[in-house]
This record gives sequence, structure tokens and C-alpha cells, in this order.
Amino acid sequence: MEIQGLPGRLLDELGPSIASGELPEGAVLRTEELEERFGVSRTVVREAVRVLEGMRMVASRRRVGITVQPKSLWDVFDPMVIRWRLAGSDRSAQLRSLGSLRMAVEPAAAALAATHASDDDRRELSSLAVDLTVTARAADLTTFLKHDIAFHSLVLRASGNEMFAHLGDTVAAVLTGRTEYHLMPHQPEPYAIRLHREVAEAICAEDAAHAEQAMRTIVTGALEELNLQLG
Amino acid sequence: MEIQGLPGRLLDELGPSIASGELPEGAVLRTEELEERFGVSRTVVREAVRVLEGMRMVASRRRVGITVQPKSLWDVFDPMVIRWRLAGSDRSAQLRSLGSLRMAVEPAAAALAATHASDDDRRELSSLAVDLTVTARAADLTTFLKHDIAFHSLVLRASGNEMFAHLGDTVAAVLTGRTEYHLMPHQPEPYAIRLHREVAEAICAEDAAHAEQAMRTIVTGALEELNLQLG
DNA sequence: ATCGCCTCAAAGATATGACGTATTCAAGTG
DNA sequence: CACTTGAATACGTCATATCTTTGAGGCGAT
Repeated sequence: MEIQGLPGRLLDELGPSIASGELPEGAVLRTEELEERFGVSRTVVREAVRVLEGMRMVASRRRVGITVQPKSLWDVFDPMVIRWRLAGSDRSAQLRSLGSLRMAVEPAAAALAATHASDDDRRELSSLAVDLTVTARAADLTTFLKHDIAFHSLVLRASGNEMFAHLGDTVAAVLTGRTEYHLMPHQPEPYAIRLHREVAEAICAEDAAHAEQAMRTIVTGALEELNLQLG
Repeated sequence: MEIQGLPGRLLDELGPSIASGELPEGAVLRTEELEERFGVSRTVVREAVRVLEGMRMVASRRRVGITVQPKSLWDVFDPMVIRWRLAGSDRSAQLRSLGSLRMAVEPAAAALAATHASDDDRRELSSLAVDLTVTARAADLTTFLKHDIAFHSLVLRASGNEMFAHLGDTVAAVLTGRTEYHLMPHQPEPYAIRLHREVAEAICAEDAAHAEQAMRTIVTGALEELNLQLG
């Protein structure tokens, strides 16, 4: 998934440093400095910097160096950027943004899934809804998380829209982060579980409006819960 | 905006080739071959390839070469990828995906803008609505496009959500593509113009529900028009 | 004949030194 | 004071050498 080799390791250092604000906007790095600091060659530094440049997190200019770009320019949809921000200091801002995005996208995806899902998708969705119910009752948060991710990813994928489908990983990151940082109730709410079942049933019944509505209730609830926890 | 220098030129060749399917999934390139083909050094090839790897369009493995990855892995939200696909052979698939995305995001953004927009935003929005009305009547498609882009970008930005704000460029690409490839009526429909004014007024009046509804009508119409034109 | 191990070579990964080039800053000039 | 000019600087590109990983074919044992 990640970028491999030494440039990858450099990225794993630089990316989080920038995302967390440790290297603020306007900070300047020099190639040579990075070579020494990480004990690697120019080749490696340049390749890592190019990738960061591709994400618009830095810009490299002659006679100046490598400068950190304002956050407003970053490719905020890049999975790496999202992961770095979730791990760092503006985790809550990132979670809020993602919450709004989910509110926009997931209901639409559910509606599309109701008309576009394959038979296999529908079967798996029903099965996942059952799994969710069981693991929620057992208060097994880890397994619950796994099934929750699978459920939401599947709905996004079943929508038949490639862009929605790609948000599966992003939603997975949100759900994982929410669980890791204890931003959700310790026991999944029975009401939320019922809504998941409703989404699955509506999609199986090709009832787009109902699927959309139930999904909207789920993500609205999640966003409210988040705002509650974050103040 | 783009990546500069020789690696940038390489990207402008390779990216579109891959996006258009000229280099299909599984196709293999070798570093040396690219060096010769483009008359550049290893350094340049490697940096360009790294960027493509960051977009997950290719993967580089020892003893094998640089292989084109399946489309399902690409970072479909990357602005470069979107531009390449819009310019190439699966323009219509890309426009459809983006259409659904707009349907999900823009109404939500309009609703948020109604409560989050600054006074400056509201003023500019009203002004843009007037501009749209005027240029639509004059059937000046180029200027109309410019204002249309400004309008939608502003709503997305005024939502206060950074992720929505970033979709401004994407929407701009859609609108531009739609005009360039004659996928819209030659004279903007008066009804659509009225809806834009309604969005502006609702946002100014902090009427989230109305703003959302009017925006939904706009993008629904755009998507229907698109499906009509593309069959 | 099949399986497993070993060796070799192919291709990327990294390191390094040299040179090119744009850009900034400041000294010098009118 | 404005403008020109030149030198210093840090990235950009090239060429070359060496290292590392890994796929494929060969070889032997079962």
C-alpha cells in the first residue's frame, strides 16, 4: 500500500512531521540537510520530496529549498495525507471533515447501491448485518469494528461508482480512528445496529429512498456523537 | 499546479497514456527503455515513476519492471488523474462518476454554507448570481462558464469544510469538460439560472434546507442532462 | 516425473561526483 | 535612488558504479 524502500521511510518521517504542524507552513528544508539527518543519498531524498510535492504538501524551488505549503493546498483526499493527519495533532479537525463527507456521500451511495448492487453484494450485506448484530451484543469491539468497516465499504463499493468505492478506505480510517481514540460508546447502540439492518434490507429490496434515509440517520448519529465527544 | 521540470514532462506523457488505456493494466515498462524513449536520465525517470506510484497507477518491482496497476487501485480523487481521464478515452465514465459525486456533495455543501458562510462570501455569492443571469441572457458561454465555476467553487469553499472546498477544482474540471465537449445546451436554461439565484438567496438568508434543495435540483438536472447526452 | 534447493542474471535501488541553471541578494554604477 | 550586474546558492540533471532483491532455469534427490 505504502511506498517502499528508503524513500518510503523518509516519507513516514516527513509526512507526519508536516501533517502535525511540527514543520509549519513556510518551513524550509534543504536537500543536503535531509541527506545528513536521515543518512541517505540525494537520490532517495529527491524521490521522497517529489512524492510530497505530488501531494502538494511541499514545493521545491531553486536557490530557496523545499518549503512546506499551506494546508489549504494539500491533497486532502490522498489516503496518506488522511492517515498522517488522523495520527497527528489535528485529528479532530480531520475527523470532523470526514464526518461531513460521510454525511454527504454515504446516503447517496446507499441509494445507488439499492439499484446497482449485484446479488452477491446483497447477500454479503445481509450476512454482515447479522454479524454486526451478533458482535454488538457480545460487546466485542474489535470484531465489531471489522464488520462495521466491511459493511460501509461494501455499500460504497456496491454503489457502482468508482469514486464512492474509493472512499471505503477513508471511511475505514475514520471508524478505526474513532474506536482507537475512544470517541464512541463502549457498547454499540442497539438503535444504530437496527439501522444497519434496515440499510441492508432496503438495499436488498431495491428500496433506494429507505436505504438512503436509514444511512443518513446512521451517519448523522455518528457525526453528532463525534461533536459531542470533541466538544 | 503541475509538477515542473523534466519529470513533469514525462508525467504528461505517461499519465495520459495510462489513463487512456493505451498502456493497459499489466503493461510493463523498464526504466532503461523510458530513459531512451524520452532521452532523459535515470534520475528523471525514477522521480516521475515515483509520483505515478504515489497515485497508485503503477507499481515498481525488481527483476520485473514498472507495471501498470488496475484502474480500481488508482487514486481517483487526485486532480491529475481526473484531468488525464477527462482528456482521454474514458471521459464519459469519469463525467458520470463526478456527476454522482456532485449530487452527493454539493447539496450538503450548500446547506453548510447557509450556516457557515462569511458575510463576504454571501455578498460575492449574490454578485455571482447576478453575473450568471446577465451572461446567460447574452449567451456568452465562455464568461458564463467562468462565473458558473466561481459560483460552485464559492459554495463549496463557504461550506467551511476543507474537503468540500478541495472539490472546487474538480467541479471546475467537470464544468469545463462539459462545455468543451458540448455536453450542455447551447443556451443555459433560464430555470437553472433561477435555481442558482435561489441558492444564493437561501444561503444569504441562512436557510439551509432551501439552499440544499435548490442545489440538489441543479446538480440533478446537470446529471440528467449528462446522461441524456451520453445515452 | 515432481518437488525442492541452488545458482545466476536481470532490473530496480542506492550512492556519489560532476556539471547545469535558475534565482536571490547585494555590491556597484549611473 | 533606481537600475544593472555578478557572484553565491541550492535545486536540477546526468553519468556511472555498486548493491540488493527476485524470478527463472538447472540440478539433484525422492
